[in-house]
Amino acid sequence: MAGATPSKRAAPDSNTLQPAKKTHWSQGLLASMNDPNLVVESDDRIVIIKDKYPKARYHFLVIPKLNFPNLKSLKREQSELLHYMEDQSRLLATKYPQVEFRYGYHAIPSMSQLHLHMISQDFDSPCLKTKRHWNSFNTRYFLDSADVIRCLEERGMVVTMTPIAGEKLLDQPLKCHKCVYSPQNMPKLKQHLYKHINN
DNA sequence: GTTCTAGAAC
DNA sequence: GTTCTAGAAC
Repeated sequence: MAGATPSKRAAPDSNTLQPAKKTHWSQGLLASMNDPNLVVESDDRIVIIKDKYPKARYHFLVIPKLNFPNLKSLKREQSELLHYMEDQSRLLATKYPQVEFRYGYHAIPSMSQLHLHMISQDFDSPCLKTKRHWNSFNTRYFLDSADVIRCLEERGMVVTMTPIAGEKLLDQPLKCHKCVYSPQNMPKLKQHLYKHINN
């Protein structure tokens, strides 16, 4: 057959560029780590970024450059890294001398990549909307950095909780982190929180 | 993790 | 009738 060459076979249309493969939302921190609009500090070991949806006036994430998916992937040898992450976030906090921060990890994080939350205790933010948001920072679901490090050093691994136990904490009734007030819903809590803020 | 929105709660 | 929460998202 004249002209019938094997190479003539159904080539993909080279004018139709395939859209870049979508990454799952849970991998979003990988993109954020390289977003100049979010990165506030960076060295050879860690990146500190602004949380894309801050749940308080100041809300940063400290992420190691080496890939650790979560707390479970840590061994005793990583305790030094966790110390470093907390130290660097406390150093950043000195830029905000009037601001109270907490430093810690979500027990069952939604996003991959180990990340330390550094969050101001005003919880004044339009992105703070749901009971889950609140409880993730204001129940035992929020693991203080110091406790995580201690566990890693003493037991050689970070012991958190089961997903079921985590869900139970996130579903707890709302309770103010500064007083006994237990609001009926999120709008009432957000209104109440202003009483504890000294501008 | 967020967005969207149905229907529960008020 | 409006406010608010909670579950689906191919």
